[in-house]
Amino acid sequence: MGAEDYLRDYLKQDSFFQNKVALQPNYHPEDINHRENEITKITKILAPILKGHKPSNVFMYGKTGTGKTLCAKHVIQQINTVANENNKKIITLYVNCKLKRVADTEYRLVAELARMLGTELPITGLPTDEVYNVFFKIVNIQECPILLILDEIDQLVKKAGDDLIYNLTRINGELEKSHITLVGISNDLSFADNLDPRVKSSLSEEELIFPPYNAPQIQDILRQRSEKAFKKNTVEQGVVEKCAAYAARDHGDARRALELLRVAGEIAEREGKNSIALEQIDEAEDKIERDRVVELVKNQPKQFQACLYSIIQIVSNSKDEVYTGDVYEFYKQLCDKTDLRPLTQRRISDIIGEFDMFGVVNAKIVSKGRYGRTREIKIGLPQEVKKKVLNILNVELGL
DNA sequence: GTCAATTCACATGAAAGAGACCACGGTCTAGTG
DNA sequence: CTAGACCGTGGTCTCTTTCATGTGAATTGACGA
Repeated sequence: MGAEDYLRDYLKQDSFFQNKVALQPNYHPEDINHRENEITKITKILAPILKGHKPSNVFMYGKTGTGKTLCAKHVIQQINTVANENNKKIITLYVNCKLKRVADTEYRLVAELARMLGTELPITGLPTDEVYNVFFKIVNIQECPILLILDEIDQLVKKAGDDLIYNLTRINGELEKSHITLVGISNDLSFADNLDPRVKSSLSEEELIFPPYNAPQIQDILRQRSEKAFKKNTVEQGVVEKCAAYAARDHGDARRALELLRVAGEIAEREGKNSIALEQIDEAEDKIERDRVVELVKNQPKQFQACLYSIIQIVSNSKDEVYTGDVYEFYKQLCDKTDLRPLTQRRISDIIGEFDMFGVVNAKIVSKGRYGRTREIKIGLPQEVKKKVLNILNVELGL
């Protein structure tokens, strides 16, 4: 079939989607399934803010895709609505601390907050306490309660240390006409354990745990969304169930389930099918994984790519176990060939660790007794993806 | 044979350096009236 | 006289290096049965 024909057919075929947004992660449905308890709790905790009192700080835990952000945003929205109705001034600030180059350091976070309140601040160059001062001043001018939601706060604290939270809570002591309430959201359940006790007690005056969704719950959510997203009769029997089962299998991640459904829809549409069938879900799962890895690898710096290339080559060449030392040797030779300045083994060790985190590689620490202690490295990718990655690396490294 | 000490090959941590980016204030220069 | 170009200083941020310390079990070697 020629390209032209394809385009003609494509135009004739009507889309499955009537409102694709409903499947996107930032979509905000009016009613949120299976989180009624959490929402009422948060609402009750934060309600005093409407009367101008300072509510307790809240800390919310839960794995990815358990609806933390959604609930938080939902409650803020309601508070804002009620506040507007009654002519109360409340400022709500939502920041995602994971966003690179926006709010992933102390300086950036505070600067970003100040910016949200309407100051201009340089990206860098000022001393951090200067930025605090600016923020402090502008908060003082507002003369109203401020609700500060820090999403993925664990990322921030891991990088910037916990005195940042301490500083933020401390501000309250010096404010007269306004106060700041912190709402922390974390994916990491053990996050609070390594916190300074002082910080911990002030941050988590109230704690809320978001349990993972189970399969039936995810099904409900998927149904609710897919009714909005797809036209009638485009989703075959069992599709929703299967998506839900996949997502429930690894820690009840609703976001993943929605993505799976969306991508399955896109694939079915592209293939010119009449409806979304079970097999598209498998294809979607592969595609998501493949895209994720390919994107990741492409965006890595040269050194990381060289390291990954070394790992893949050496793992493919030798069938038995591969250790950090072997990778480093290969890597050094590779650097020689490609005119890359070789990094120290210390650094490579960290890089391997990062690839492990990304799930591209499985690096398990093993002790071989007298023969030392090292990482046993395997590749955590399906054959087909591995080949693709290798191709990319060949191009990127100019081999 | 048993048991603690040794030893290997890194892992893991902490600190500090290099180099990119940026703001700010001061100095110099050239253009203007 | 003044706007703009051009420093030097001091700050952040990321990626690395350097130095130091930690670690778990195979191996070793002393010891006693």
